[in-house]
Amino acid sequence: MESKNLTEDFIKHIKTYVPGVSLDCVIFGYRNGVLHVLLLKYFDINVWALPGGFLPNDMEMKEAANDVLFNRTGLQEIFLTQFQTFSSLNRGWDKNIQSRVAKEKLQLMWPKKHQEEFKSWFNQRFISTAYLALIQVDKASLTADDLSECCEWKPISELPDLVLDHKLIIEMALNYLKVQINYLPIGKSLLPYKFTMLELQKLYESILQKRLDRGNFQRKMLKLGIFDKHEKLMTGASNKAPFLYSIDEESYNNLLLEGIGFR
Amino acid sequence: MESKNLTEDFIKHIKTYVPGVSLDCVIFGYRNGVLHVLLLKYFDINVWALPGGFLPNDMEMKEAANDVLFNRTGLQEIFLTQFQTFSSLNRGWDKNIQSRVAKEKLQLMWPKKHQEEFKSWFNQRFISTAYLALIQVDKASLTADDLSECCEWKPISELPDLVLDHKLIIEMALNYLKVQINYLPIGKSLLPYKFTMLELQKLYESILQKRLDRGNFQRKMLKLGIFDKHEKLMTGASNKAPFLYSIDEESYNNLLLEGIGFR
DNA sequence: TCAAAAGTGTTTCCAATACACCCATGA
DNA sequence: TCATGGGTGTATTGGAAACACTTTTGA
Repeated sequence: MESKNLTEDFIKHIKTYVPGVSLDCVIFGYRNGVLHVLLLKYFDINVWALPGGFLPNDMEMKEAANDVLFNRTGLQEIFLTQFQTFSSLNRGWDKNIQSRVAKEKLQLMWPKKHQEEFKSWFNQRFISTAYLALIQVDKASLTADDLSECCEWKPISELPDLVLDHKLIIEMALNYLKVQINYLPIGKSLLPYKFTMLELQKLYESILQKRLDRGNFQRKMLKLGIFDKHEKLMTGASNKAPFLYSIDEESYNNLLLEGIGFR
Repeated sequence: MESKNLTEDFIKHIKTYVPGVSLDCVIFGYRNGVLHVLLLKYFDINVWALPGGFLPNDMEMKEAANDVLFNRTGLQEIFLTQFQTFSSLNRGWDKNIQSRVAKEKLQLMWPKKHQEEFKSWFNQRFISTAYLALIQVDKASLTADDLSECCEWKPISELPDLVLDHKLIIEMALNYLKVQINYLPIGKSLLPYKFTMLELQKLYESILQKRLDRGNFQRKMLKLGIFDKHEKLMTGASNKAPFLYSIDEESYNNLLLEGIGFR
């Protein structure tokens, strides 16, 4: 799906994809204290979609998800996990107005001579497995795919109109994140290498959707013994400067097996 | 898949199933203090499989899983949840000896005139979504499907040879059960209506794979406030008779939303 | 010297754990 | 009356939570 002329290329290789199967990636990033999700905007219309793709016949699904992630962000070896499969009869392109408009737009982009292929492919019932990825926003260099005008971070509290059931997929991903918070590499994946304890706390708060006590958070985290302490961060503000910390890979991974145990 | 002559019927309706998509049900039951899983044995050979099926074009996947559950056990309105989707390139019928033998057996059962349909169907790459169900063993009346000789409970510690990646699927289901124990209706679904605290404790122990303290378990459970106390169970043994308890539906459901909080 | 935020201390409460003790049951 | 297992009591420990106090920073 990555050539300049996607449609020709896709149609040429249409037989190399598993029919009726797709995958969607909910890629979370954390910026300005707010959780964001990476979305693509279709050409000319104000309808957005999750990055995703189809499954090549000879490829593992997780590998295909990894490719999507790499093509949109340039990042590799990122935390990525399957979290749910969406197969509802109501998720098709004709089930809501945003999807119908997007489908018409896509169809216009398709070469005249391949309209039949378009129809038979997009009228299939699709079973889509959704993946969750956690990345550091400042490391990603975003690239739209050939169906899309642009690729942007959108705060989870202000989602635009989305195709298909992508809104539901994002909601499910958020819930998964919340429930699994103690078993996912939240801090390591979403924050830059060095960060302050307050930044980490804000991240937890934005996922758990509740306030945490500053003092208790700091003590609890530091007692986990997974942090390396660095220099202070001098912001120029007229208050005590916080220390920067980074996460020690090895002890963090060991701890994740048991669960970090934050409630 | 439930007619007397499955193959004819299935072939007749082959166009009504989503190609390349299947579902498997890991149905857990608890008997004699041991967790069991429901398995089907193919005709004439000692190879077993999870109950499963294909997805009718016009049916929700969960509904299809419900049908599988109903057809094998006669039970309806059972706890049932999707937990993972299996799509590996290595899960096909030709990837291990048990599966190859089972496939040959199935092919022999197929009518001569439909061999081509058999091949094109079973040589597809299948994406299978796995469901977890929890049932009360004594309420189920087991029925084999048309591919199988019998349908039996097998203790999870002594699994027979299984087709495809069904062993992996069961392992993943067990892990899901363990991790999610506080958010699944373990007691309500797996035990009979009335049970003793020791029985409940044994169930938890068999899932968590560790011993729990008798006194603490009893107190902790009763403090949850979800049990109705009934008469004592007179076993005839020469010791104090334990009380029987049942679970109050409403307060149990409320509690599950928060998590029962057993570690 | 002041406000603001970081860092640390203190107190209270409750869950988890370990283990002891008494009670009911039928042989 | 005895062995066996059920039910309950108790002491200890440690984490969670609430909040107070001290320190650092730049205006």
